[in-house]
Amino acid sequence: MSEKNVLSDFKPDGHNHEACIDTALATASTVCRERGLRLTPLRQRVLELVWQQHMPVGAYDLLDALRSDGRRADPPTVYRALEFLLENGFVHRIESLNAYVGCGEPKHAHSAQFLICGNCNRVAELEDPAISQIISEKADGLGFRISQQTIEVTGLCGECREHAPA
Amino acid sequence: MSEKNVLSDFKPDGHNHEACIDTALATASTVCRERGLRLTPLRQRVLELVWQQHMPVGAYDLLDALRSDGRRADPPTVYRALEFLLENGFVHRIESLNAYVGCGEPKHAHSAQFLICGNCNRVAELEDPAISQIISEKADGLGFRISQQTIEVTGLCGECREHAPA
DNA sequence: TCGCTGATGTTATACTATAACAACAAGGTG
DNA sequence: CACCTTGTTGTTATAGTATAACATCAGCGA
Ligand SMILES: [Zn+2]
Ligand SMILES: [Zn+2]
Ligand SMILES: [Zn+2]
Ligand SMILES: [Zn+2]
Repeated sequence: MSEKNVLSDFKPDGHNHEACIDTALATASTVCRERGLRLTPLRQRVLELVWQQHMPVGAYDLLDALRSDGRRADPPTVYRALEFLLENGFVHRIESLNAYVGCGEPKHAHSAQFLICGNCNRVAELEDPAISQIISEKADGLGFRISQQTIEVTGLCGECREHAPA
Repeated sequence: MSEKNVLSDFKPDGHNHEACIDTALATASTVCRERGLRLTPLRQRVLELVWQQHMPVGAYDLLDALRSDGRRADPPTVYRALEFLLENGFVHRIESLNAYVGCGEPKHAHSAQFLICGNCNRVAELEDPAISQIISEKADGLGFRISQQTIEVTGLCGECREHAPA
């Protein structure tokens, strides 16, 4: 099965995660330059912190991390950075967890679907037109005009299925 | 188009909403009797309050309403009632709003999809197997075992589209 | 240099949810 | 009836998430 619709699959332990972070930061830098956005040191650092792992991270965890940097930080500091990163597609918010995760494809706006492992907390991001379209069709049938889709699926990733069979 | 998959469509102003509330309470009563659950006065009242309108209501709004009843109430009062109602399928939680809405079909467990009007705040509840299934298929293709789907679509309902064209 | 704009600093507060233990009510058992 | 068990509710305190409002600062162009 083609994985063209998977923006970010579940990443195995031991993959080259430094490369994930570097790519995310480089892409953000490029996109900001192209769009005339200011990727300030604070915003870049928050983005880097969000990308520390392939799992959603809470705003107050980010706050603690900023403070560990030695930086003075309070809630608006992190929420404003997140607002910028969300608006410009560098991170997504996971509504069901009140948490934030790096976007695997920030170069174009998209409607994503998330698979969230309840055991290891890792997240996969899909951008599957078939899912979006069938929802759009059903909404159209009711006269509803969609502006945003929130699709978050909880369960067990393949790796956790094997190690924690039910 | 058949509406078999619509558990609760957008309700027009002026419909017989007393009947909606009465039906919801009667159904809850029946289901609780069948299952040996205790629909206490508090739980019944919270369910009735959730059903006051066809839109999601926040826990603290319910709390205020309980206090307006003259009842002494604190957060655990309403959260415990909501926990009971959620566990037994009488209400759903809308993650993207931190709010709760009455379920249109509590007699059997189901995975619902919600359409939420950003203008009038009314909600429609779907139970569309085609949506659930395509998500399940995609998840299967990645080795993911689903335990729960959160599908919340924001936009404009038909009525609001007409009155607030964009 | 001045003044504008956007970003960040800072303080305070609002909103959402749960932990922990006490009191109470209903139903079964002796 | 006295007693116990279980589940529900009362009560106090606190945890967790997010934003309002105003001050300050840095960069940039007039
Ligand atoms: Zn990685
Ligand atoms: Zn996992
Ligand atoms: Zn109604
Ligand atoms: Zn509407």
